[in-house]
Amino acid sequence: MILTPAAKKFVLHWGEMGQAWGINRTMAQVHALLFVTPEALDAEEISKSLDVSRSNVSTSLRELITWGVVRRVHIIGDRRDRFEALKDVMETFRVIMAERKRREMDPTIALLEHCVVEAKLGGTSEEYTRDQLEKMLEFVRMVTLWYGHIDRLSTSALERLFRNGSRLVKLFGWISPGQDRDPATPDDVEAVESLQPNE
Amino acid sequence: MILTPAAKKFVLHWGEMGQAWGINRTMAQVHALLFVTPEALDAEEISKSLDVSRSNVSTSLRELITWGVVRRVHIIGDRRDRFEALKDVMETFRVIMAERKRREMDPTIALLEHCVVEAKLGGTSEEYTRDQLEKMLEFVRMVTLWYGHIDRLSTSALERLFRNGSRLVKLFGWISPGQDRDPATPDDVEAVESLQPNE
DNA sequence: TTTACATTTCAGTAAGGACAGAACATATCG
DNA sequence: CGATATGTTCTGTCCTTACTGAAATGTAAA
Repeated sequence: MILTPAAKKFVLHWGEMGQAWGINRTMAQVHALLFVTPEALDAEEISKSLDVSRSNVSTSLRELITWGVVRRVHIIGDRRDRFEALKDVMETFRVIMAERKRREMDPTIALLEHCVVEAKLGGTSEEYTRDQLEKMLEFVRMVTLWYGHIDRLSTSALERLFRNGSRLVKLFGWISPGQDRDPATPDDVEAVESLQPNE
Repeated sequence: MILTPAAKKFVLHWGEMGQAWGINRTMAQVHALLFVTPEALDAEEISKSLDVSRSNVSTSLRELITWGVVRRVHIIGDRRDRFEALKDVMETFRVIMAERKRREMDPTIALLEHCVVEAKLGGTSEEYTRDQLEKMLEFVRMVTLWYGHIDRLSTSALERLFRNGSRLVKLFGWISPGQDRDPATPDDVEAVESLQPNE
């Protein structure tokens, strides 16, 4: 079980990336390894490939399975558990988004709601703070709501959305709401009609 | 300089959130504090409020300024530097996105390009790995390109985009490209015409 | 220029998290 | 029932990073 140079570089980089996003390095490396490997690997192989302890691999795998980006697979006639990553990038992305929403956005909304209520008790002295907290709350709610809609889209629909950034600009990019430009000019309709898979 | 309970809770939570996103706790706390405080604060006040050392505050402020979410302000007749955060949430969000793109997406694209080239040298044995890396690269490129478009939008336009998630579903949510549903049915046009600030 | 105040940098320390190895648990087969 | 293989959990250690306090640097008034 020796990694090719390309795989090795990717695994290392993914580990760094993980850290920048608050994810344990080994965990990110295990994920990267499984992502680029055609067959499901057992813990021993992962341990050897990344040169980390079995226990560390075990913990990382548990976490990755909890996140939903890795799953356990069994091969008949082999007692060992094997593991494989979600192989579809967009799907992986979605799963991670869903999990982060659940873990971070939802509790943040709850906390902000609490803080806003509490800040109201303070009267005028806390007015500014309350306003800011309310704005933040509104923003997080807005993003969460948006996410809720986007999450309903199929992978292919999501891809269309991503590939049509320029159309989004046309659709939403008039200067000031209702003042500068009509939202439904022929241009916009054309933009919708010409939705294409490429930029 | 004593924090209200609401501000305190927010600051602490923001610190935790920061960690989950790979941001130093103190740094996130300083940002949270400045965000909910009406006036610009000097380093001493921040240090006292958060109960961390002056030097730690200094470092955190430097970082926050580098990120572009905090700026130095001067008050005539006072030698002390004071600091205030961007007060607009959406603007703050944009600045952070831009910085993360620069720091993480761009280098990731560069690395993936390199890896793909290298994996091609491996011939058929690395075929699968190369495919996966290519898919990942394509995804990151797609998101980056999309971001590039979205970033051109004004704050108000961005807000419209976020508040119209359901329209996006209508616009992009047909099942399979070109097969299941025409992209520009009357429904879609209506969806564009009725863009509204609220869900 | 000196003094007082502010800020930054730096070196050592402390805290937290990652990690290895051992112990434990479970399961399969002789 | 051992014996062997596999998987998990736990404990202590190590490493990284955050952090402090002190020293150095900078700056503005006296």
